Amino acid sequence: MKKNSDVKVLFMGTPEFCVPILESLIASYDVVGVVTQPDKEIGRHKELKASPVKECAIKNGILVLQPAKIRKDYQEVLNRKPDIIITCAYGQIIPKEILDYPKYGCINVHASLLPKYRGGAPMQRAIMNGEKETGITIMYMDEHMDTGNIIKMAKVPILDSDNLEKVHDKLSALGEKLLMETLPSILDGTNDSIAQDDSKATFAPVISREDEKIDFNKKAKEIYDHIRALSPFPGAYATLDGKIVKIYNAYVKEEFYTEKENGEIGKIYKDGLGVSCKDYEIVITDVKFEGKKRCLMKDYFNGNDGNKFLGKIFNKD
RNA sequence: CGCGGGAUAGAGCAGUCCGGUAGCUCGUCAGGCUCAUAACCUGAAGGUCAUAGGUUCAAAUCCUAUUCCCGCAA
Repeated sequence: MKKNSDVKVLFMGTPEFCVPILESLIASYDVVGVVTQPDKEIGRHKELKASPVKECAIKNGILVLQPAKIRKDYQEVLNRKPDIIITCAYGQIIPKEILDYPKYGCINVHASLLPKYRGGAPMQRAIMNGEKETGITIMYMDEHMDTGNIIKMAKVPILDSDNLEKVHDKLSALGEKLLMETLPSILDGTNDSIAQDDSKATFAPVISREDEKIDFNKKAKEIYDHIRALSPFPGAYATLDGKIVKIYNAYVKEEFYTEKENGEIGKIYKDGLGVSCKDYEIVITDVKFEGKKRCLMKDYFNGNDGNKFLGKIFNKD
């Protein structure tokens, strides 16, 4: 692709998801700055951790801005004199002062088929709800969250076997591709954009700690969707004997035990723990016990007696 | 120095309290049985017991320090 160094692009984003976009922008345009969330204290020792986008920008020698509140600290962004601003999973609402500045506007790459799943966790919420497809929306930004006019959309299927990681990788690649294909038409003004139908809007709030907990009173398929929507990060969890067990994979088995309580481990399979829920049984196959590494139940049974789990009940303490 | 758990063969674990030949289950490889197999039988390979010191005739095990991993909290 030809380098279009006449166009000054400013990029705003934070997680791994949008790094491919930044890399492609750097390859084809004049990226005059990158805005990302401030370094966060993360992990056990409260070490400052830079966002993936920041690391990518530094590697490419691009100026990085990390305002704590861009609503107030927007002047530096304007000082870069961008012709267009591209955002993707940045994590803060962009103030009007910035939105009005670039002559080609502010473009957002969002990981859902808008107006569905507006908000911070569109991929997770889509999988969690058992959606069969999702996609990428390229849109103009306005002052509200994910409400601006739509420029372009592309769909991808969500397979029954997909987890968050798979969907994330698909959409990350698709977002990069779709943006790079669409950007020329945005710059020369040959694209159309259409308003969203707000009556069809749904919301995808960020995942809270409580959202990560598994409710065994739900149907097996719902629990399966919940587990894969959070796998491998942050991981759905349940408690057993007062300790946290993270669950990364499972499958539905169409067995029904009337005498079992919801959440009770009623059967030990070769590859997992059979747990009763509202309708069928869900077999948990891939876990991480507190203090241990993630491992398949199949492997866990090599060194531990699976029968010790029989009759135990999840979330009972 | 926020709190707690952990590190032993490719994987999952036992052995550590009470120091004395490195074990189990699975996987891998070779052979056998079988119409056949993810089943069964026989055999083999595979370990500086996280790292560095210390105590001891002798350390996976006891003492000290360090590194890395995991859960919580932020």
